[in-house]
Order: sequence, then C-alpha cells, then structure tokens
Amino acid sequence: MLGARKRICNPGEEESGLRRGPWTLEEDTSLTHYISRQGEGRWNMLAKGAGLKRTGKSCRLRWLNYLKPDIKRGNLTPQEQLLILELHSKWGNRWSKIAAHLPGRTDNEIKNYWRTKVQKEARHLNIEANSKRFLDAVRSYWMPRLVQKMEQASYSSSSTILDSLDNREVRSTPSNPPVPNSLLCPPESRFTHYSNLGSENSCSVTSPYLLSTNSNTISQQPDEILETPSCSPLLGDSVCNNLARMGTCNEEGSSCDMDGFDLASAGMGTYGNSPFECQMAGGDWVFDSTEDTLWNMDDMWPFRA
DNA sequence: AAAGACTCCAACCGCAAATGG
DNA sequence: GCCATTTGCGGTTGGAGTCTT
Repeated sequence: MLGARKRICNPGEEESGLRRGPWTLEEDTSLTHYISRQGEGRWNMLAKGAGLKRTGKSCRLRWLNYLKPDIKRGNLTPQEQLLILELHSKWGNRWSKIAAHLPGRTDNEIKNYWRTKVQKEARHLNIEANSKRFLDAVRSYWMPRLVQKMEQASYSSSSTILDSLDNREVRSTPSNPPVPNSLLCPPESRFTHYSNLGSENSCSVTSPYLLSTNSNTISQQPDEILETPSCSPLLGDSVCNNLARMGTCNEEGSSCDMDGFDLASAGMGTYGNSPFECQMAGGDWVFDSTEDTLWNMDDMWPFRA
C-alpha cells in the first residue's frame, strides 16, 4: 500500500539482525499464522516464535493496525467522522480511547484522519486546530453537515438513522458504527450543544448515552451523564426543518437556498463577524449528493476563502 | 511530459504505565 | 521495594502515490 516507512537505513537486514520498514507478505503470513495458533501477547517471544526478525513492538503494531481480522479498511463513513469529532471534542487526543468506540478502526487511523483531514481544514481556515474557535466551527457547521449527510444516506435506505434512534438502541454494523450519542438529543439541543461548545457560554459535550463498544449498542452510562437531562429521542422540530432547508440545495451543485435560514433559532452559534456567517449568508454552500461515502471536507467549509 | 507540491498513512520513536521476577 | 521487561499510547516521519502547474 501507500506509505513508506521512516528511517530505513537499510531496506534489508540491519546490523542487529532485526528488520525494519515495510512488512513483506511472508512476514505478514508468518505473524498471522503464529497468532492464529498461539494467540496474541508476549510480543517479543511471539516475534521469535514466529521466526520474524522484528521487534515485538513492531509485530504488535503490525498486527493491531493492519493484520487483525476485524480491522475495517477504507474511508471513514460520515457516522464515524461525526463520532470522531464528537469524541475528540470530549477527550482530546486520546486516540485509543476514541478508537475504542469505533469498531474496526485503529487509533493510528483515527490519528491520521485527524491530522490529515481535520488539522488541514484548521490550517486552511487559519485557526488553531485545538482552539475554541475551531471547535466552535466544527460544532456549528461540520457536525450538522455530517448529520445531514447521515440523514440523507438513511433516507435513501428507507429508514432514517434518526428514526432508528427513536428506539434508543441502535445496533451498529461493521460498516455502520454506532451513532454519536448527541444525536439522541432533539435536534435543537443537539446543535445548541455543537455550537456552544467551546464558546463563551460553553457547556461540555452532552452525552447522556454512551456507546458500548462490545455490544455495539448505545447504553446509558451513569458516570458519563453530563448534561441535558431534557434530552429526548423526539425528533422533528424547527431545527430539523432548518436543517432540512439546508439540504434543499439543488443536486446540480448550485448554491444552497439559505434564505430564511435562521441560525439563531437553529441554535447555530454565531460567530461574531466571522467569515463563516458571511459566507453562509452568501448562500455559498454547495451540496453534491452524488459523492460517495467519503465525506469531502471541502463541502464542509464553503466559507473558506 | 516533466517537475514540483501535496496528500496519505504505515511504521517508527520516546515515554510512561503495567507486569513479572 | 527494586529492577528489568513488556505493553500501550501519542507524536512524528518520510516515501509512494496523486495532483497541479
């Protein structure tokens, strides 16, 4: 695959006898076969046992990030991206903790996603990725767009994600991971939270429900209940309508009709004289319903210069 | 077509925590 | 309790592939 390895002094054997750099098919096979027989753990011994000239650390990394059977490959779905955004806003760079809530995704993958996609956007916006401003932008615009994307995807498959949330328990599949808990809130509270987080009157992430990695269901976790006791699974209100209006851009990619879109009533955090608001008002939001599952960040940031 | 810029991501590193003797 | 080893985590790197000029 893509990507190469750093600091490869010698692509072949090193003086220590240990190999570094890209794994060969033979090495992968040896490691996989050995683990299938002996199981994981004791990586240094495992490396020797498998006859690999690799450090235990290297074997562990290769297994966990690439060879493990339940590793999910391919682009992150909007659901996964939304979950990452939400969890990152809550936990910061706790990649392994975030990955634990995305079945089949590795911390490395999430970390890479954050660095290559999210931080890139922050750079383009000239905002510090860890700043309140950027968090605000993410919550005000990026997350709602992902929600919209998810809703559109679910409409096309006859039942909506939000409909399913009415049941309070959402079973995920490998290709459809758990829906972020914030989505269990009515839309107005959802976006109030998204938009207010990190702002002056910020509240913490509203997570009355946590995702259970093992069961892939959403279950209530008392110690994680933070705010919004009023959260209910009821849907369909003015914000939903506003969001729906946001989605009324024509499919040819022409400008969205943002007239009448009321940021305030939608709970969308205003941004002072930020460029976001101006561009939004300019109706510059292009929507392309034909794109694939890879969420194109450029769609998220129409307000970019 | 070629060259340079950019993107992606596998795999490395250092450090800290956990575990074992 | 001490030391050595192992495991896990987050940050970083750099080469291959892709895009742009």
